[in-house]
Amino acid sequence: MWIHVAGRQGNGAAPTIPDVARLAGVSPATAARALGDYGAVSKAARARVLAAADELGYRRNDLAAAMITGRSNTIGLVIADIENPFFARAARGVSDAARRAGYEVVLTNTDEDPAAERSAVKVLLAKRVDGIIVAPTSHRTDHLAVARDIGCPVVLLDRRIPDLDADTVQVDNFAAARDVVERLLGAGHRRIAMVTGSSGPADRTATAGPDLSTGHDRVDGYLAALRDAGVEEPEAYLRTGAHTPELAQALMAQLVAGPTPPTAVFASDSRVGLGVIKAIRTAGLPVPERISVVSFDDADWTSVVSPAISVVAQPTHALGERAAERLIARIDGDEGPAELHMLATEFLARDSVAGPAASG
Amino acid sequence: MWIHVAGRQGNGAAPTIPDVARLAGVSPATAARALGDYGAVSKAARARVLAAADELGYRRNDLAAAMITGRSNTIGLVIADIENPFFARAARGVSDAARRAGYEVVLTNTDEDPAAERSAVKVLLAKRVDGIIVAPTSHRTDHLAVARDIGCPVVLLDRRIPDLDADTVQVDNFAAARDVVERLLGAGHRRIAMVTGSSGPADRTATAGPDLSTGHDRVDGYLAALRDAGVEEPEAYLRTGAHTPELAQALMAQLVAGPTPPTAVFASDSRVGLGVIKAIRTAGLPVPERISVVSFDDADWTSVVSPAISVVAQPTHALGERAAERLIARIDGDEGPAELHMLATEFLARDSVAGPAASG
DNA sequence: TTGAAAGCGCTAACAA
DNA sequence: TTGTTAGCGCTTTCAA
Repeated sequence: MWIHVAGRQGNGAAPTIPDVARLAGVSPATAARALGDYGAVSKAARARVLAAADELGYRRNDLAAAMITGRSNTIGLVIADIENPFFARAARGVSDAARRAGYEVVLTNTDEDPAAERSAVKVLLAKRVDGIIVAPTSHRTDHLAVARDIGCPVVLLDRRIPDLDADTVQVDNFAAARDVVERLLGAGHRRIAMVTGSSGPADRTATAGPDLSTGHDRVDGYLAALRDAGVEEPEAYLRTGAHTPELAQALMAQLVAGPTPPTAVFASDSRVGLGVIKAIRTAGLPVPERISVVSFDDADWTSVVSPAISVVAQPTHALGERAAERLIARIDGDEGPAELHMLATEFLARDSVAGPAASG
Repeated sequence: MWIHVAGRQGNGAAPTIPDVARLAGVSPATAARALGDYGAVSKAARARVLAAADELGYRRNDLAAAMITGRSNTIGLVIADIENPFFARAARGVSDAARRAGYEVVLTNTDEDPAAERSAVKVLLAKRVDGIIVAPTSHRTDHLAVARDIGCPVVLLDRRIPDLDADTVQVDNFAAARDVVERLLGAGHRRIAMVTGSSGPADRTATAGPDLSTGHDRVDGYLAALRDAGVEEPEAYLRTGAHTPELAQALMAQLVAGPTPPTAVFASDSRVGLGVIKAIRTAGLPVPERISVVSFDDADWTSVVSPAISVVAQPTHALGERAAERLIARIDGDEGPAELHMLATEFLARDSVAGPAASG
């Protein structure tokens, strides 16, 4: 529905290379070379072409160029939810690195819905993006394999997929989670809860529910630390399925209402942490005197609540940047084996961890 | 750099309409009609074409189609910062409404940099997006006027530009700010501070600095309420230029350290609010006993700090949706005069407002 | 309902 | 250094 308001040149159509060439008195090919900044053009010709283009208000049609070259200078970014601060910041990293390298970013939300993800990838492929970065929502990967097979590189962000041979950028979730629990154990805690949005080990054989590496690795790290410390029934205080802050709050409320409540709790991400804190507030438990709290992700609020919450900070912006850099390397022809990039996390000790209460 | 791994059809090229047509035993035109779902095709032909396409793994080239039709089914979204929760949620609204109508969204960050905004618009125009939604970063609008003049509709999000005749979607910032201050006045406050990232009335004639409607309207609403209440020197407690939470914190720290500190403070957005709260914490002032606090924007943290902060909530997702809907209406040919859509805000009364301290 | 043929605006051999 | 020519993959007249 281009309405083509009369431009400076008086006719109703957008000026094209032949138009510019005509005004500049050169052939379309020369004009194209000057405008596209390729091939060889004399200084004089270039100047006249540029002047003509300016006068006409010429605007190059990237679509036509992309059709020929097979390159759109665009990368697709498929993430679960731009409203999650983690993904927002990662998207920012992708965007910054992409811009730096001359690429644009097309963003798509999936809401953790595998069908939406498949559809998004299809659309991006049809748009001929040069590559795709995806935070996968399930282990079904045919659509990603297809993309890769037709020559559109794929990089995985934040989540691994064992069956897909693709570059992956994430943190060492297992080690980070184990480290958190070891710190809590070191402070004397034995009844350490974990609240997470992912499914637990028991659910992994079930057909339902996503089964993503990030959540699992964190749970596995938690359990490993407990087992290594000789804690009996390590899964006793594990609560899974906290897909929203509200669910996390409900699970945490049950936990603290039990006969032998936990003396420490580990939230698998900042949205879960929000629910956990609300439940603790509602129960009126002082932090860290009665319960210690650690959360994954250094969200805004963790440093303004009192006491400030100790967290595992991810290099979120850098994760996005790295993913974009890997993808661009692939686009530029890197044919090496798939790489797994594990970036370092940092434990930010604030005021929410102490020893268990004497009564604990 | 398409690597064209051998597909099912054995040769190295992506299948095209002629390929599908050949396998289906029809002409390219018929295949195109079946695949593109236009024109008239017999049921039998359509079935054979679809089967052939499926067998070949045909994937339509949207670029080629867009070049012909002049429609890319893509809209451009140009915002200041996707990491700002306000814009993240608004982007989500745009994205949801766009998807619903069959459009994709290309997202660009400007970091409040007018040059980045101009460049972003140029790129989007070259990509032949069907329309652009922008949260403008300055009052210079030639690039937006150009877009509109060549038939690419523009909708403004969150910020008005007086000189640009374009649909605008925002809240009534003036009324919302005035309402906040009236509530504080009603509670008995007279020394009401405002901390904002925007420039103040005195700076508006200066050449430096952005001059955006949203920030201004909030400041003007604040001042109007104070004047109407007969407060002398209404600008005495206004602090501008808080472009980051850190700057906001510093400004607030000065404010509370003064000889006659404010008994209430209004933060112009949630990032400013974060800094304000930190300064109040550092100064050891109890909220709301010694100082009442209200912030614009219902960010996560405002409900988990204690006391919970009263806020002006914007219908952020709806703002994005409305902007997308207006844009799509324009794309679909709506030629009516530019519309200004003001959505309603909601004051969420929580626990951070009380009367001024007896000592105040 | 179908097919043949003419482009969309641009790039890329190839020749001059 | 420049121009000529042939497409990229698709949509869209126009005839059949």
